[in-house]
Amino acid sequence: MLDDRKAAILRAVVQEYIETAQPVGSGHVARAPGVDVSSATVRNEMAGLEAEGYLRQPHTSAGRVPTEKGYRFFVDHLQRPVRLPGRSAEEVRGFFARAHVEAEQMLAETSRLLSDLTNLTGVVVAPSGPPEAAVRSVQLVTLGASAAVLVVVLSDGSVEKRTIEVPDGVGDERASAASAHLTLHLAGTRRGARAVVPHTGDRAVDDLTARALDAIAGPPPDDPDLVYLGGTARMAQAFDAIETVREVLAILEQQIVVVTLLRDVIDRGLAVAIGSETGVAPLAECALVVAPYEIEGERAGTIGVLGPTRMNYPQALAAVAVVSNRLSDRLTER
Amino acid sequence: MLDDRKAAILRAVVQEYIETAQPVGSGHVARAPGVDVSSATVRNEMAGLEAEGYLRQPHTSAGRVPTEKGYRFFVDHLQRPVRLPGRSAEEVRGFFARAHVEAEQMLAETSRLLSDLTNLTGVVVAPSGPPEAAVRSVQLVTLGASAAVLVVVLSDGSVEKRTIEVPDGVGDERASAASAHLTLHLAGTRRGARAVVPHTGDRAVDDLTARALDAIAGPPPDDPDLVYLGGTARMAQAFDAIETVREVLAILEQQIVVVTLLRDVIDRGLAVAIGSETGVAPLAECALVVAPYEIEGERAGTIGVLGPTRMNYPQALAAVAVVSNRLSDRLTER
DNA sequence: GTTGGCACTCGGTACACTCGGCTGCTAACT
DNA sequence: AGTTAGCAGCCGAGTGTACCGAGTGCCAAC
Repeated sequence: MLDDRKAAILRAVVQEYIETAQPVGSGHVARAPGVDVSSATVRNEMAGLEAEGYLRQPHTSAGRVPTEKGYRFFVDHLQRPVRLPGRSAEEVRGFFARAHVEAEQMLAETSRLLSDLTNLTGVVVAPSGPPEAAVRSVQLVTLGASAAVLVVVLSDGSVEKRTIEVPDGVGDERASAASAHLTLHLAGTRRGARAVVPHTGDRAVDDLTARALDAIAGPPPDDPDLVYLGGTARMAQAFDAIETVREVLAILEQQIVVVTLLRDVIDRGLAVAIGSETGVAPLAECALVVAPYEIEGERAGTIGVLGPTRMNYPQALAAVAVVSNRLSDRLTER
Repeated sequence: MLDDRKAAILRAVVQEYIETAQPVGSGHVARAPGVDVSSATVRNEMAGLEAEGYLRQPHTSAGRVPTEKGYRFFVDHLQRPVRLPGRSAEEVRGFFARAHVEAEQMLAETSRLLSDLTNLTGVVVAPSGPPEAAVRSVQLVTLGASAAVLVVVLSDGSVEKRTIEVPDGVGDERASAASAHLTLHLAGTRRGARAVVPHTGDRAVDDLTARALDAIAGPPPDDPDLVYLGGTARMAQAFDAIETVREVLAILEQQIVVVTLLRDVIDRGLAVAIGSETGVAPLAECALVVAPYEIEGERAGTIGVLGPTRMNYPQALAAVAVVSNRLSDRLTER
């Protein structure tokens, strides 16, 4: 643990570094509010902080820069929660007051909102459909000779679609019969559960329902709408090494990695993952701030922002928290 | 028009510049195959090409670099169509041989395929739903008290969803009645056309159908799945000016701009749009290679690749052409 | 019309040098 | 004992100079 003075010095270093992106020297720290000692004393203390792993020097005779451990301590102990500046709060309010056509679209726009608020990349992971919602309706529509579309409407308003093959010459009547039968027996059951559907008299219809059930139960064809990114372009400003930018963007293109990353961080009970804490090597110079959001009190999905480790943590935390709350409200009220 | 020798020189400059990304001097050009004159002659000719606007010098006493006009001439007259290298052809074949769960997902993966083939950013614009496909089925499912989901299945297997408000207390029976009524009268009509649906006896049902029709006719809530990008990270390597990368990425985040851009280029009958020809200022240093694809002989959507103006045009054209053909086949056969 | 030769231009690199910011240490001070 | 001022030293960034090499334009000769 750090004594008060060391803590104050560490805070000053982190804050200044976040602002200027330049290694910060003892002179600046001594001048910072809350640090009322001379630069010489600061130098002594900084040497200690470096020995303990909170700071490091890019090269001899340069200022100090926070390490991951330094940022971590800052986030955990040195930063006081901050309110979103008025303008931003206004923007959030305005955003959620506006009407949004569809939930999916709202999530996509939310990622852009997060990005605008923080000047970082915004991430929204959609509610994990599977076990949550109950089936509201099932419909089978034939297409051409041997294909059909299976449409499942869930109680949360989402719609799942699956294309399946059907025996040649299944008529509209049989498809409707199967639809009605499926809806009757699946309505109210959870999307994940494998329900038992009794046979009808008609073998062709039973065949159809069986195929439909397989399709529903099958692995959800990893939904392309699972994660929404906003402001990825801002990554290009966050780092001056073009190679870093490329690596980070490459990671962001892999939806599965992003989803797993966010879930993982949330599951570990973290609100902030710094550098290697993300568990993704190319994100060594990035930090992630996340928060879950809820629908009717149940955890639904996750939002977050991704940026360089020297991001403005208080601001990012505030933005993510506010948006998560408003989003939860918005998704619950309907 | 350019005489043969000038053309050969221009070709050599473009080809070398595409390879090396360095201004190319008379010496290199003289050594290029197809140019059998001395470097002095090349110098004279290059001065001419510069005067005519095909080349320019980044600064006095540097080599020459192609201008937009130079690339344009190269694309139009100097490049012979090229086959995709065996490995790539194999990759394309393998890709389309594999099973794909849903059309949307295949399109998303196709954009990645394009990116892999060319080392550029791949773009796929989904079939423009509106006027093309015929309605196959309409279903209205109530959700809670006053909301309902309208699900329209089209003959091409795509599913559109719209959330609408309905009067309180509309029961499942009325919703089903409206669904059946709508399906009956809309089936076979084109998605865009405003059909006339006769009244039923039931006022509540008529009210529902009217609302549903409004929702269908209304502006399609710009579908988030309209455009798929693959390999945007490669943009970060294409340019060394980080600011250019940022601008281009920012453009790519605006789906509408991308869609409009591709449609526009296709509509102008172009296969390649170079720099300002794109009509988008931040893409001044980019070029776009596009091709339409078809479903059952009808133009459906567009694919393309975006990269720096000094991209490998023959390769990009070949890749886009092959993928467009295979994709058309794949989407038609079903 | 083409070519070799030549003078010239200019970006890039290497090097020396300065400047400024920062450190660590020590000695003096409270 | 803890704090501070002062100082010597370090080192990156920036600047000026010299030089090299790639490339050009022009001219005279072929």
